[in-house]
Amino acid sequence: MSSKPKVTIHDIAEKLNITASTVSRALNDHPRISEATKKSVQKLAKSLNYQPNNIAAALRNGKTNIIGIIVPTADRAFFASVIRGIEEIANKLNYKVIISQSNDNYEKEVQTIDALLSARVDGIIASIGKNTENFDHYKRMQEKGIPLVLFDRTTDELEVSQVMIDDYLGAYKVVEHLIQQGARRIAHFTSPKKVSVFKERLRGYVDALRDNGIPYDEALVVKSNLQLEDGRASMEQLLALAERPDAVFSASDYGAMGAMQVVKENGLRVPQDVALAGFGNEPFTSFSEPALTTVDQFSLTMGRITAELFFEHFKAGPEKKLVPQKTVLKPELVVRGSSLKAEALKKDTEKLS
Amino acid sequence: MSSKPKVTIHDIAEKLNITASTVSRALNDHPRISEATKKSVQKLAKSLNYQPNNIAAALRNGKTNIIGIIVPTADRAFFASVIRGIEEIANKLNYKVIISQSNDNYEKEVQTIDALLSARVDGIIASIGKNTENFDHYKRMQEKGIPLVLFDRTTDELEVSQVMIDDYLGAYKVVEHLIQQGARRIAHFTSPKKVSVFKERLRGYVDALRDNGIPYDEALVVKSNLQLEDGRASMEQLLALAERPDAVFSASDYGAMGAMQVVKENGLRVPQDVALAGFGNEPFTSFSEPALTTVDQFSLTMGRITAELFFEHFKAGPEKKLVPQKTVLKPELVVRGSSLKAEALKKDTEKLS
DNA sequence: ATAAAGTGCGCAACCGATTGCATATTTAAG
DNA sequence: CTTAAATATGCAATCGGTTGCGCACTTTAT
Repeated sequence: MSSKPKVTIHDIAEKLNITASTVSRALNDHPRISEATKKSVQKLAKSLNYQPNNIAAALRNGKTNIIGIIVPTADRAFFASVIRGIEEIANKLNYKVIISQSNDNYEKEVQTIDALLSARVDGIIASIGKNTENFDHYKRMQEKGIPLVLFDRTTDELEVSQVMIDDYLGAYKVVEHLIQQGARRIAHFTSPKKVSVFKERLRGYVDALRDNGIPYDEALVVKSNLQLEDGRASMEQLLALAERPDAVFSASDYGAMGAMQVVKENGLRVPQDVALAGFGNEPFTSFSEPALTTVDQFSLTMGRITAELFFEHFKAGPEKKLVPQKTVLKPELVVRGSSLKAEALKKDTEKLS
Repeated sequence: MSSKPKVTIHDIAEKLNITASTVSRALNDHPRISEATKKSVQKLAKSLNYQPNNIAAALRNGKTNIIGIIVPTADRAFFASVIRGIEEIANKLNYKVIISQSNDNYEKEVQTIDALLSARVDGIIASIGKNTENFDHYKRMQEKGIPLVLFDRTTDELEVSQVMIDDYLGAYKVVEHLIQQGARRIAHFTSPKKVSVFKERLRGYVDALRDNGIPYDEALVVKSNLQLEDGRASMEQLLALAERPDAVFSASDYGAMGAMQVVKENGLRVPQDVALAGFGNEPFTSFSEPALTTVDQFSLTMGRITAELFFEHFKAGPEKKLVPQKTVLKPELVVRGSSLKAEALKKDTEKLS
């Protein structure tokens, strides 16, 4: 019932007839404090239900043991999973994390950094918003000596360590796979934004076509926001072409799902008529019919690695300032029914005979 | 390059030949400070790139403007979405949120509360872990006067405000709907845990059957962890019965998806042979074939309401201590193909004729 | 013209833990 | 038995804002 007992080290000190300094040292296991004192302090602390005030310690030490995470949104499977990975590592090192969502809004991203800086976080791990093209707010915090590590949505305009997956390789593998499955007119859904991940996926698509002697057809590359509805619209656009594609590689799983709906609604078969592949390995991809071929980004691992990289820099201190380091994770092609054109066609033939 | 300029109000005061008190007041728009002084202070603050130190203010005020959120896991769609809702409201009121995951682990939940208390969060919003049956750690924080609000996974053992959805009603609606669709042997997947949400869903199932004159058959209630694999196993068990069910209501969407896979693998049709319904409206439920009928929990709304309730109590202060208040949200039945038995059967008949 | 009210700002304590330096008490060394 | 070294603890400043109280000066009312 009593609202606030608020036990401090001074209370403990008083009852034990010693000073707060001694209590502080006893609680921190300082070597110059006798075992007897330590024990009695710790015992009393427990019985008084003493709760250390990290705020006071933080003020004195200039260290809060909190790191800030900025993501476009925390409720997308990919980011949620990365956050989980970061939190796991941070917790092990006795750090807590503050999550902030930018909603892909530039102004909110700027405000968020300000808020985190005022909260005196020890560092920031961020994934840049889609609409961010000016990075001064990040530069400002770097000038203040706050460690920063970027993941997934990164930029080369900042001198900073980053963790990302090899989007180029992932895309290349997908397209190569589609070609092996017999696809020859392969469309691609991409984003108009200047986000590197999408540019890299597009590059992988283009190169895989070229390396396999398939001509690049601009009409087959459709730009959109890559959500479900966009995928539907893009697919409708493609089906209206004189020569419709026999496969689609969408830079997002959502886009691919939209395409799948439209393909089926038009009485076409996946993968026989149109093979499909997405990117991201969202949980729902394994539940569609057929299940969607996609690229796994190892989001949990990415979170862990990002956090480890962060703490590596962090411990090195702002002086020794490690050289920014770019970690590129290899993505994995997850082959499922939606792209297995060859096998599906073969099976169809067998059925007929 | 310079690591830490670290501008404080004292620096500003010095350059302006005034005191820190005045600077502080000027920055906080105190009425007793002249407009002229305010302007010059604000101007210099900006040009010096002054960053207020919330830690210092927090120490003095005993208020950090940070609230802690404890969830079993942040990477499940439901929780991620609730978090997003909470953060949205909190941000508007100039609060930040610290996220901690208990992983449904009792010890970690206890530690987490300790860590949040040491971080001096102004309050905690939590969803209790599956394995938590002792609530002393929550009681301890309540004794310290830290506001607490629970959502979804709640308990009546604590005198605390809570927000949840009407699981009973949701389940009742689902089962009623299945009956209307012609189902008569309706199975139910539930959890062996003593978590209220699952008990409530079971209760809704039982009552809906009773109210519609359908006998309750224990053999049709299968307990498991409700994940995809569990759903598969449970469905296999049901199909092995002499009299197999003609519908399944799973207390989780994952379980329902597993069931759908098994039903189809056995050459049976959804919903004609076995109608299916889940609970939660996970994103993937709209992508299966047929799409899964389920219950929407309005997770984003739940987050917002929980946060609003929290701040209501918070502002009332620890003295006036509002009466704990239980907010129950009405869930919504989301009817999709997997349960439309009547229509599917009718369509089949029409095709034959 | 003088008291009362209003305005603008400084002084100094405070929040709670940390830590360099000083002091007092033992213990070990010579 | 004296001195140096080790041990145990205290003192007081510090981190950076915040705020009650007080002082000086200006404006308004009587």
